[in-house]
Amino acid sequence: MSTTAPTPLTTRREHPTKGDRTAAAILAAAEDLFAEKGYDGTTLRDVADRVGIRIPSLYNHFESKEALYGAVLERGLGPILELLSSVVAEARASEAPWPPEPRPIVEAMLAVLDARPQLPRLLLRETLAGGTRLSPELRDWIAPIFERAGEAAARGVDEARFGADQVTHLVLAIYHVVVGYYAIAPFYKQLGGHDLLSEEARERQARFVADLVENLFSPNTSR
Amino acid sequence: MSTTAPTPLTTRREHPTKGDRTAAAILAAAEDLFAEKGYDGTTLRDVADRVGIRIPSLYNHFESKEALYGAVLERGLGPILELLSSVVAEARASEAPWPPEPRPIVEAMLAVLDARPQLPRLLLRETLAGGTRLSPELRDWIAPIFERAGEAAARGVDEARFGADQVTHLVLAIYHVVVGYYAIAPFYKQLGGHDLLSEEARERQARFVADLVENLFSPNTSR
Amino acid sequence: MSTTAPTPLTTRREHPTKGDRTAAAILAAAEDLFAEKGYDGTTLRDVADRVGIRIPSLYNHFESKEALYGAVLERGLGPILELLSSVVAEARASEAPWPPEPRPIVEAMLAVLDARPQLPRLLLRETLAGGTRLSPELRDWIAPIFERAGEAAARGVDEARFGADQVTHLVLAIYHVVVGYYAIAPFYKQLGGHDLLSEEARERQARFVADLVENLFSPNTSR
Amino acid sequence: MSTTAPTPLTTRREHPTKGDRTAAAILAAAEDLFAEKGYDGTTLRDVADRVGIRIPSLYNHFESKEALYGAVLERGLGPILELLSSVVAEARASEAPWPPEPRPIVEAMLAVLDARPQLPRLLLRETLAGGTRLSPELRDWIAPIFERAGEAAARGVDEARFGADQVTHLVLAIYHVVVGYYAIAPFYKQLGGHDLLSEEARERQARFVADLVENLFSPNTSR
DNA sequence: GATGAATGAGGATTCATTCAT
DNA sequence: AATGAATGAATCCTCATTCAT
Repeated sequence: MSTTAPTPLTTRREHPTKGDRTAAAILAAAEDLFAEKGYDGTTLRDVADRVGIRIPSLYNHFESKEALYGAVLERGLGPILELLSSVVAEARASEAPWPPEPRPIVEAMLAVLDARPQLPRLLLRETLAGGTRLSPELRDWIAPIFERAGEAAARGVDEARFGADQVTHLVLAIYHVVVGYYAIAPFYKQLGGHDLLSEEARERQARFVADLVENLFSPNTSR
Repeated sequence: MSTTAPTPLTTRREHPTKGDRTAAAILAAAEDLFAEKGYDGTTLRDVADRVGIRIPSLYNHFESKEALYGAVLERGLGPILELLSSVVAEARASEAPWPPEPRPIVEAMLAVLDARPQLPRLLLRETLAGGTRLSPELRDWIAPIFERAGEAAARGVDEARFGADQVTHLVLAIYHVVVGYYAIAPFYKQLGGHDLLSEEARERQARFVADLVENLFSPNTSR
Repeated sequence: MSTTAPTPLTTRREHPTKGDRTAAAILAAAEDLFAEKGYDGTTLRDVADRVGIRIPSLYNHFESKEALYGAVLERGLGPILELLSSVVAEARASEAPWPPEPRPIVEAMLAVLDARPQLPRLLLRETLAGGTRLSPELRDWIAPIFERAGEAAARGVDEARFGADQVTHLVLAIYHVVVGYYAIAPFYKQLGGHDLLSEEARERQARFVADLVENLFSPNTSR
Repeated sequence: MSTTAPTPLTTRREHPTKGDRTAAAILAAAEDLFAEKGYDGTTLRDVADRVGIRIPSLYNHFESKEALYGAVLERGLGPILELLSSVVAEARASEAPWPPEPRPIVEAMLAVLDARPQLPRLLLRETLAGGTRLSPELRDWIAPIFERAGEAAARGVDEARFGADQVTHLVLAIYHVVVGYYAIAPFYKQLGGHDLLSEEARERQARFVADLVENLFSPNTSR
C-alpha cells in the first residue's frame, strides 16, 4: 500500500541498483504485512509472494526475519520519531507556553501518518507487545520523547483543568487518539462505518485533533 | 469423521467440577497470553504450561485454538460490551443531554477494565487485526455500539466546539484514550516510566478521563 | 448396516445382558466401519459415535482396538470359514468328482455373504494387508482351506481345459470373483452403475457364479 | 496466506534434475507403501524414511499427502487405464466379435501388471474404499471403461452360456480374477503357498486367464 | 542476485489408552 | 457399565533458515 520506497538505511549508493529496488520492494511489502498481521502472523512466504520473488531471495537483502522487521520499523518510525523529537526539543528550548500554535504541529504529524497509514498500526503493535522486538536503538529513541513531551506539556497545560500529575495521561491520550484512529480504520469500515482514511475523513480528523489539543491546552476559551 | 457432538464443551453445572475448574484456568491463562503475545504469538504449549497440564488436555475443554480464543474474547468482552450497550441504550432513551453526569459512567467503565487489564489489549489487538478473528456474534454486538454512541454523543456534544460530523472522531478518541492507556502500560513501565496500573495512577487516569469527557461535552465552563 | 448381532463368541450367557447388547452393537458398528474404511481408517471415536456411547465405554467390552478388530473378524469370518471347511472336507472325503453339484454350494456361500455384505470387504482387506492383523488362530484356519480346495478342485476340474498346475489359479479366481463382487458394489454404484446388491443383481450374480463354476469344472458341455 | 502458487510441482525438464530424481524416488516409495499398507496406514515418515530424506522435504515435491497419493495413482493407473481404454475402444469400433483373439490382450494387460505388481493392490484398495480418494479426473476415466467393456463383451459373449444381463458380472469377474491374483500374492506366500509372482506362476496365471477368457467368450469349444 | 532443495524445530491436532468417579 | 479428564505418542504440516548451483 505504501508507495514511496526509499533506499534502505543500511546501504546508500549513488544509483539505486536492481538490488536496492528489490530491497525497497521487500520493505514495502513487509511494512504492509507486519502492520496488518503482526510479526508472528506474517510469514516470509507472505512477503516473498507479495514481492514476487522466492523466499531465499529475501536473505540476499536482509539477514533474517527479525532484521527485516527491524528495518521496517526503523524506516517507518524514523521520520515520526524525528518529528516528535524535534518538536519536543524545540518546545523544550523555548520559554513560550507550549505549543504556541498546535495546528502546524498536528498537521505535520498527520501528514507523515497520512502518507503511511500502516505506521500507526506498527507502532501500536509494538506498544502492545511491550516493545519486545524493538531494537535497543529505537527504544532509546522513544523513551525520552514521552519524557520530554511530558515536561513540555507540563508547561503548556491549563493547570486549572489538568493537574501537573495528569500530564503523562494527557500525552498518552493524545498519542492514542492519533494512532488509534489509523489503527481502527479498516475495522471501522468493515463494521459498516465509512472510510476513515478518505480525504474528507482525514481532514475532519486533523481538525478534530487540532481542536482537541488546542482545547486541552489553552485556558477555557473556545477558539 | 464423527457425526455427533458428544461432549458439550461449555455446559455449566451447579457445583464447579474439576473440569470446570480446569476450563476456567485455561481461559485465564489464555486471556493473559493472547493479550500479551497475540493470537499468532501464543502457542497451545504456552497455555498448557501455564495451566500445568499437557497440550492434548486442552482439547477436553475447547475444540480448537480458535475456539479457545473465541471463548476468551466472549468471556472478556461480554461485560464491557454489555456495559457499553446499556449506557448507550439508556442515553438513547433519555431526553436529557448526554451524559448527564459522565463520572459514574467513566468509573463503571474503568472499574471493569481495572479488574481485567488484559481486556483492552485484547480489544486493541482485535481492532488492529480488523476483527479478523471476531465471531459474527461479537461483531454484531460491537457495530451498533459505535453507531449508537455516535447518536448519543451527537446530542450531548457542545456544538460550539465540535461539529456534528466530528462525533465519530470524538467517540473513537475516547475509546482509544481509554483502552490505549491499559495497552501501553507494560511498555511505558519498561521504558522507565512509572506503573500506569498502580492504584494511584489508575485513579489519576479515572479523573483525567472523566475531566476530559466532561470537558469535551459540556459547554465552556470548567466544573 | 448389518442387522443381526449375535452374542460375542467370548461370552455366552443365558440371558443377553445389557452389556451383551452393547457389545453386540459395538461389533456391528465396528464391522461396518472396518469394512468401509479399514483398520487404520477407523477410529474408536467413529465406532463409539455410531453406537451412541463414549469412547472409554468401548474398553468395558473389548480390551483394545486390535481386540475389537479380532472379534469382528472372528465373528464375521467364522461362518464363512466353517462353511468352506465343511464343503472342502466333505469333498475330500467323498470319491465323487468335485463338486457333484456346484449350485447348492455356491448358493450356500452367497447366502452367507448376502446376509453380511461387509464380510467380503473385510476379507479382501485382510488379504491386501497380507494377513498382518490376522490372529494366528484365524490364519491357521485359512491356510488349509486353500490347500484342500486345491486338492479337491484337482480332482474335479476338467483336465482337458485346465492343467493340474492351474488348480491354484482356479481356486483363487473363484474366490476373487465371489468376494470382489461384493467389495466393488458401492464403488460401482457410485460410478453410475446399478446397485449390485439389489435382489435381482444378487440373483444374477448367483446364477453367474454357479454357471461359471459349473462351466469351469464340468467337461465341455453347456448347461 | 499465500496467494500465488510459485513453484510448479509437476514440471518436467529435459534433463532429470536432482529434484526430479527425488520426486521419482518419492513416488516409487509411496507406491509401494500405499499398496502395502493403504493410505491411512502409510505415514509420511514411512515414505521419507524409505527415500532417505526428511519429512519436510517431501513437501518440496508434493503439496500434501493427498496430492502424493493422487500422483501415485495417476502415474500407476494411467498406463492400465490407457491400455483398457484403447482395447475397449478398438473392440467397440470393430464389428468382429470381441475379442477376436483374447491372448494378446490378456498378455498386454498382464505385462503391465507384472512390471508393477503393486498397482492391482492400489486399484483394489480404491475399489474397497469406494473411490473415496480418487480424483474426479481418474474417476471420469474409470467409469466409461466398465461401461464400454460391458458393451463390447455383450457382443462377444457366448449367449448360449451367459445372458446379456450377466455381462456386467462377467466383466467384473475378469477384473477381479486379474487384480485379485496380484493382490493376494504376498498373503498366499506367507500362508505357506508358493510365490505367485514367480516367473512360472505368472506364466501359468497368464495362460489360465487367457484360457478363462477364451473359454468364457468363445462357444463351447476348447482351444 | 536468485532459487530449488533440504531440514531442524516446532505447531495444531488426533488417537488409543488409562483411571478415578 | 459408563464416562469426564488426562496424556504419551504420533500425524500432517509450516516456518525460518541454509546451501549448492
